Amino acid sequence: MTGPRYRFAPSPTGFFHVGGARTALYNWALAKQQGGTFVLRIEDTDEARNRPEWTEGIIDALAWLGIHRDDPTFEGPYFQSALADQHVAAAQRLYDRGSAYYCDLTPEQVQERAKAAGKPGYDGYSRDRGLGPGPGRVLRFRVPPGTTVVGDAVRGEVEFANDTLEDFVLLRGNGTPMFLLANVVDDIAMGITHVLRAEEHLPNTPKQQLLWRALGAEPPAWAHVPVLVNEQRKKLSKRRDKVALEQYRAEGYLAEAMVNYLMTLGWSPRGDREIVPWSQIEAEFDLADVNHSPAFFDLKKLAAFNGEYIRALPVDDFVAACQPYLHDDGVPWPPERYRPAVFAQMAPLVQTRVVTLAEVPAMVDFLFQADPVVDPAAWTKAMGVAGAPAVLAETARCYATLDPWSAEALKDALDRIGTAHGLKLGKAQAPIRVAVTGRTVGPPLFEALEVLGRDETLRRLTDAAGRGTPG
RNA sequence: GCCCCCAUCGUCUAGCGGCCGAGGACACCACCCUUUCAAGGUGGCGGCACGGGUUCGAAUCCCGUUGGGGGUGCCA
Repeated sequence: MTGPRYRFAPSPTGFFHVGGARTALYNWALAKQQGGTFVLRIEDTDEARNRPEWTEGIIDALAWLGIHRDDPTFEGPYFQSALADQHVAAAQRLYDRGSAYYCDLTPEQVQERAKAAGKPGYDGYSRDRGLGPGPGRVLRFRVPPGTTVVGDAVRGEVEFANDTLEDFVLLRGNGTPMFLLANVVDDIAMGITHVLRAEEHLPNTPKQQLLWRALGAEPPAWAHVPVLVNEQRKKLSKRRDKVALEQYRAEGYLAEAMVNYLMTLGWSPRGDREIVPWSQIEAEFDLADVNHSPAFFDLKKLAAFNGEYIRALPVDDFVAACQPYLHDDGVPWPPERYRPAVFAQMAPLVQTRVVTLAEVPAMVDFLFQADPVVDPAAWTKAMGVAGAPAVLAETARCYATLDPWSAEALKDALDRIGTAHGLKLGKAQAPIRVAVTGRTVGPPLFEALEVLGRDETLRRLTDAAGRGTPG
């Protein structure tokens, strides 16, 4: 096996974090670019948190991002739990060599000692007590004296004085392995050469590097990319922030837009463009160019990217992408009234007016509803204009015999009627729009009327005229 | 507290000692276009955290201050 081996090692939590998505993408871009391998490993050490369907969710989310398991670059998924024996065996080896020792202090006792000593963390109490294994005893790593230098592809060399690294736990009191150990054993077993992850892992790195060496392996190349933060500049959290990739997907963010946006958080392509195809990102991405400070995950900018991507879609693709949103259970019209041809005609006009696909139904709902849902405020506003009721009535009469029934003719006719009442087209169209669509804003009116048809248009205009003016 | 990381417009960034009187994008504002709303076009607002060095020359290098962030579990 030649070529670098990158890995993405999420723990299954029930949803896919956007920060994880970015990390996965970075790993993927590099693996592809360098003819290497992208290893997916599910870190299911903490059995209580693990559910099988969550793994499917991870694979699904990755596929949506363009990281497909059937791509030759992709390897896995592996499961950390499957290597549990190796974790314990490695711990045993460390113990046999004197690189680890058992300790019978409970977490409470450790805390008490720390408090008494005025220094936080474990104080190495059992280092030389020569304890053997036993129930409730944890196995701790014996951190050697000296300094550990972590070579990081984005930060350079980071030094840690070993005496600031406490003797961390390898095996819990019940004998199960901890993250730090399992993670390293797996990486060694899988021949990982490059560990690229979020910055929150940087403080773990000297410990893991020590473990690699203690286990007789040469540490990988490390890279720690800055975390994504919210408007408060805090790490994105599940509780306060919208972090589930699945949610963005459901709201109609395009995968390409999400991928492009995520890749440009902390990194930028050459030149003054940021909307660039994946092929270019894959070719140009370089860890040396990744920013060192946390990046704000800006919904507004994501939305802007998404709008760009939606508008760039060929109309047919746009129509296809809209389908799930037009046939959803929550659609605001009786499903049997939906007309694909009507939507297809309106599609190009809708395309420039939405930022996410989820906004599409609300743009065209009036075309498929039995009656428009009239917004009272909109009605009052449009009909309150002097001459509006008259324009509405006259337009209804005029449209009854209009020939041909085309957007152009509809517009010209209304323009004439409006002018007769001293109203410019912008004002004159308002009452018609509210009467037919229920709102003051929406896709271009005359095009909508054309596809709605004469009968339905007249029915709605007459209904509205009968409703009278706002009191 | 201790360890580590970081610091260019509100935000994402370009910049890697002279090309910077700091460029682009999002957001915001104005105007144009216009059947509403968008889209599009044009223009505008707005920044090198601060203080010391180094240098002929610093946004770029060094130190300090301040300010942010991450970590500090028998979580991952």
